Amino acid sequence: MVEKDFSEQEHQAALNHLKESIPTNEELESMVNIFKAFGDMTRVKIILALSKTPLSVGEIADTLDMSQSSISHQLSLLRQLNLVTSVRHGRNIHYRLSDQHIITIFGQTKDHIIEDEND
Amino acid sequence: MVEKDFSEQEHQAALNHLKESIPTNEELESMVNIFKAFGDMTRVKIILALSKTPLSVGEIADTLDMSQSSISHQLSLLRQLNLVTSVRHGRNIHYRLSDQHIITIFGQTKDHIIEDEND
DNA sequence: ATGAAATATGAATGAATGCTCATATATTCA
DNA sequence: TGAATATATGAGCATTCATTCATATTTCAT
Repeated sequence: MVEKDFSEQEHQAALNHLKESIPTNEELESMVNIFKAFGDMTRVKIILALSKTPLSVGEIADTLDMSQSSISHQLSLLRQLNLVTSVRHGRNIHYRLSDQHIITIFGQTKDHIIEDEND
Repeated sequence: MVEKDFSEQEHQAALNHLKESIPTNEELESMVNIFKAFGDMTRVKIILALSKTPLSVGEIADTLDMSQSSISHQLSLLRQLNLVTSVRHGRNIHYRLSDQHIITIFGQTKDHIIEDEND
């Protein structure tokens, strides 16, 4: 094929710089890790619960009908990723979302799904 | 504890309706599945590549220095989730992002990370 | 100090997942 | 039709991951 239409030329141009335009693993790692965190039903539910009000580990476990240990493990992961923060209040530890971006991302994703279902 | 300050009252109120406010597994499943898809380095790179221009399987494999088979498997998954669409062009199959929401979500997530690093 | 309550943590286990290899399917071209 | 190219797919394997169980740590109340 010798002749190329306009969009084909654009494609070639994009293709030439494509390899360099892809960020490195290091650059992408934090993003991927956050998405990994969101890619689990339990963690999504924890985040949704925390979007309503700060909660102790036990309150989350009760709300989700799951074991204290399991919730604690997941919270530890979410804390490592700076998705939640914790403050001790007496014997309890209050967890809260560390920033509202998280809920925005969830909302955006919901939008994608809804738009998709309308096709 | 008999007396509660205002925020404590709010907490109790939120706690009462919390269990019912958490969506069911079925309602959350598509969101979780999309995040699972985003939670893998290879798939994120595929999506970022496709955000520049539609690409064939081979072009993606070359760009990411990965096997044809691996990329094809991942594209199959992304297609099942309606994140990409494919059109055959001769012997090639052109993949493209199915909707621009995806990139918005990536951007929002990047924002979260950047905000986070500034603390 | 001691016991009880809340949370954290390490090891073990079963399930999910990503890649590879071999092979199948589809399309073009001679 | 038959060879070559592009893509898809199934099985196998190694790794990752979520939960559980047992136990450690921290704090409060007596």
